[in-house]
Amino acid sequence: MGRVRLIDVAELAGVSMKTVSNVVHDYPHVAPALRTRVQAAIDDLGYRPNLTARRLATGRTGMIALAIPEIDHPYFSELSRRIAEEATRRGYRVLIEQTLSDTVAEHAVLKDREAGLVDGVIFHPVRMDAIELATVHKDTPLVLLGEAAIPSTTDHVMIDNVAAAKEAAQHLLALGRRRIAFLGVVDGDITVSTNRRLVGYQQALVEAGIELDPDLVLTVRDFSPESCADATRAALARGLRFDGVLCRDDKFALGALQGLHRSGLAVPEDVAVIGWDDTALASYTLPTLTSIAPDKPRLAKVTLDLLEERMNGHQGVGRHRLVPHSLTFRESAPELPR
Amino acid sequence: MGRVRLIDVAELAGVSMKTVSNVVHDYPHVAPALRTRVQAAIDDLGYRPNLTARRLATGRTGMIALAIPEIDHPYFSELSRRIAEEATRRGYRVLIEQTLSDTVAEHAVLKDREAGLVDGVIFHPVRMDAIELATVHKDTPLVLLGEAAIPSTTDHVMIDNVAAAKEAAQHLLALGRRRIAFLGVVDGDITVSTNRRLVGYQQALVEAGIELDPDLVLTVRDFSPESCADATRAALARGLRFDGVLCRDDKFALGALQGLHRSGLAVPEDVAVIGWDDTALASYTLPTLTSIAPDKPRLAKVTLDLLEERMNGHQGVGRHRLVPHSLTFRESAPELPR
DNA sequence: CTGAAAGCGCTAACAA
DNA sequence: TTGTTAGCGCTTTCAG
Repeated sequence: MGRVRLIDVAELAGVSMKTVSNVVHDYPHVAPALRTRVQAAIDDLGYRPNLTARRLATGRTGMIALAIPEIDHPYFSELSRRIAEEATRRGYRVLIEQTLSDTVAEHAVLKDREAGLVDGVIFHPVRMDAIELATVHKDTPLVLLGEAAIPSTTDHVMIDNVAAAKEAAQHLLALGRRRIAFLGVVDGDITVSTNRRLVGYQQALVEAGIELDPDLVLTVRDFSPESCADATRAALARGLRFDGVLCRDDKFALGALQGLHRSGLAVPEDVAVIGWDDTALASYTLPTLTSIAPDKPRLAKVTLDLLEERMNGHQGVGRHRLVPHSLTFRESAPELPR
Repeated sequence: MGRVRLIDVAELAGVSMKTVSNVVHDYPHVAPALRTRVQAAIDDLGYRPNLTARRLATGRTGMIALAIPEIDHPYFSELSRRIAEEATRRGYRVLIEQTLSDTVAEHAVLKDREAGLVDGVIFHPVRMDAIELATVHKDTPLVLLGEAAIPSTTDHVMIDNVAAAKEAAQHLLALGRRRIAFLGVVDGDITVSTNRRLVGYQQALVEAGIELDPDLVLTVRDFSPESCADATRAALARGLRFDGVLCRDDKFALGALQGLHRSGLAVPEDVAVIGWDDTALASYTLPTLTSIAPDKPRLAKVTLDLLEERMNGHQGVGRHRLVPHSLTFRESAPELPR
């Protein structure tokens, strides 16, 4: 424990606590002589201010909580990094909270866990919906991420999933593909995100005058690449044919690549593949993966902007921000020649 | 802000603060009548204890800091998850700190950043060495991870890198490979970890009576898979031949897989590949990747054990723990038939 | 420009 | 079993 306190420094330097505090905070109007004397005492004793005490006194903690489903999901770990960097830049520290998509854990995030611990919360819900979120009494500034819940009372940031999915599907169409699959819907657990993406996918097909084939929407056991590989092979094995796949995210796309390869199909020659999130994974694969790229730095910036305004007292209804996205072209669904 | 305080509840319920505190903490000896009355007041006012104040009073923060090079590196994000889970189980919350392998940031971790903020620190250094670490005055319990620095004064947890590298190389030998490369040494930036792994690799070869060929230790530009792919292709292009590669970590191995594939070589037929860290990446690749697997859950457990003992007042010299590792067999270097 | 003292909200020793 | 009260270490008016 930092045994040495402000008052110890004050006594050694023969000044009051206030003066020491002034020196610690680089308050300009301190007599140079005093300043050096105090500084010497500080160094001498190895004094470091107790942050907890400072917090109690100021009411500010300088920390924000980031609650995400999984720390080690590539998208969330990359997003966390961006948010942590942006927060650091603004003088905040980030407390990362893992909900594991658990309903209880998600409620806990908004309940007493953070009281007086952080100045604000960034929360990417999976289970809680808008209604639940709206009814929780929240006394800490909050910004929501993702598509799961968009209560009108709360600030919220996301990308336009419908538009992004549509653009991706249109790119596959532009590559001349006509039988385009969607991978996938997790059995018995369709999330809002998946749903939005599916809508965009269907819009693109319909607008292109292609009849929807429900069989082309593949179902998978769970969120693992393995189950996506299995689903892909099984679909192929039962005679389903397609020449393009839009995947729910990059992990699903990796599964698709594995499944296609093991079924003897070539990517992108036989089947073009598009992933989602543009995580580092996309450059690690063979072939490399074309992927929908949310603008993560911008996402981090906009989120922190909103949160900081709230922390500075901004009141009013929830604000809703759409962050840009793009398509990062790689080998699995190359850019059109132009 | 949680405007309502303990004393507000006490007044409303017509009891003392102590009684309210007892109820909040589920202290058993409280008259049932009082308990319900107090609980009603708590619910009524929506009281939530201010954690910062509690901390100041108790001197315990219930938080530990985890300082790692990069949040979004697969190994560290997986390790973070394990540590966060283990910590949660023990009633701690984890503050994740990203150093980006920066010397200044690493020093900051041990300096004033954490004072009075966390009860303990878990730190995976990259730049700081044992000498530097030993000279920093640390007044917060600390456990070190990794191979970079092993000061005798501080608790420390790692796996036996030399032994692990040796076993991996021996597996390649058992597969009948004789020209085994090591990928790779980052140009101008050899880390201690890389060094230990290289030693183990060499020991295995020497013990097998194979002459060391310095050319087989490949140099790469940086830590990216891309540069590893390039290095692999370049080596092959200049006529270097090998039938096995031991990689510094899984990301390097992905680069090797890419480079080999693009050079027209088959894995594992032409070249067997082994990665390191056994991250999720290893099951995502084509072929899937055999990888050295540190026992991450155990690593988390042992680390928290040591840290908790320190936080509970354990004094004494640094303790040094070796955590088990194994080889997870996948396609890139299959298990021996038996 | 510097000092004195009143909190910040909660805990825990000590009383009752 | 419940109440009183003195801190925890720092910040911050308000005087001087």
